[in-house]
Amino acid sequence: MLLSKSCVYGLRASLYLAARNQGEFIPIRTMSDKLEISFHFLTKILQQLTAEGILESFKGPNGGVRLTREGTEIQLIDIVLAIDGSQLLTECALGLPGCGVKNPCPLHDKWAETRDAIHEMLEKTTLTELVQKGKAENLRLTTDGGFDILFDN
Amino acid sequence: MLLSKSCVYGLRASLYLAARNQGEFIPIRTMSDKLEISFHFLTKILQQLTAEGILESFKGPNGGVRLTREGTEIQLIDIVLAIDGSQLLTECALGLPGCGVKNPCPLHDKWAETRDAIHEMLEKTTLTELVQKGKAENLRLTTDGGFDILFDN
DNA sequence: CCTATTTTGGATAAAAGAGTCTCAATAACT
DNA sequence: AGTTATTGAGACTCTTTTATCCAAAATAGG
Repeated sequence: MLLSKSCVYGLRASLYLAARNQGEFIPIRTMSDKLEISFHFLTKILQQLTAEGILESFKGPNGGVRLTREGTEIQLIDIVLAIDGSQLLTECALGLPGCGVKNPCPLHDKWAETRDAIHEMLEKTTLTELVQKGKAENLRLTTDGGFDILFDN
Repeated sequence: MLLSKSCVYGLRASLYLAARNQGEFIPIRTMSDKLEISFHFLTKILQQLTAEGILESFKGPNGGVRLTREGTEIQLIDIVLAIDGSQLLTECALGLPGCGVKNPCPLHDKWAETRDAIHEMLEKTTLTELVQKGKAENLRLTTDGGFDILFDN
């Protein structure tokens, strides 16, 4: 798997937040219901994003979480790095420690190229971009929930 | 992680075999020593590759394993599919089941592109290609073992 | 001040991946 | 035939990831 499950959940939740970004705090319970993710598990993941400064939270009634920046200012890579770390973008395809231009494995060059493609994709894609696309074409954010049904209430 | 540890070990072992491909059977113990991989664990992995027809094995003294085809005829993708399956090349980046052209997630298009790049890299790279490169430049197949020191005995 | 709502943080449990161990089966050599 | 070298197969353990649960802290509203 490219991204851990935690990371995927973090991305989906971030897209959710970006999609209804009115500066309001959204309860995690609402998100976990809508996105069909275990509440407790999602809570843990969002705590990481909060710790990394991607989200901010507010306790108590009317509390919840929200993005600290505009969705246009948040790239997928920010969330991936916050949850999965930089392994994916630095690791050797053959698992050799310290593989790099200086002391490469035979696959290094080819893998570095591919890895850069992944990096670039994650770095150039913003939450807002995906939200706009998702809303325009009513794409899915859950097994059977399109953007339209996720935010009505 | 892109590839599982099993898969990485399988790739390293396959490269080892391709590098000394004289049609001889190589004992797994030799490979596990040279490649610094747990013997029992490597055994399991190579059993998978044998079951998938990528290797053939021979029991008893002078036994071991060898590639069933020439290294020029074995692509990295063959080994990845045999060990990790096709998940990497089919799965949705947001983990949604059945994500595809028909019922996509907002990230589908971009991810499909990147995924194809990975696929292509794995599909176009043969064992022999990497072995030649590895031998020519004495690259690493283990933490500190170059191609030159791995095959002398 | 009290209660309800919500995040925080830690403990625990279940599932998957990684790694180890043992014994059986096969084959070569003496 | 017996001994040794090797793969095959299954059980088992350890670690990491995924998931669940519970009590504590914060906050709004009555």
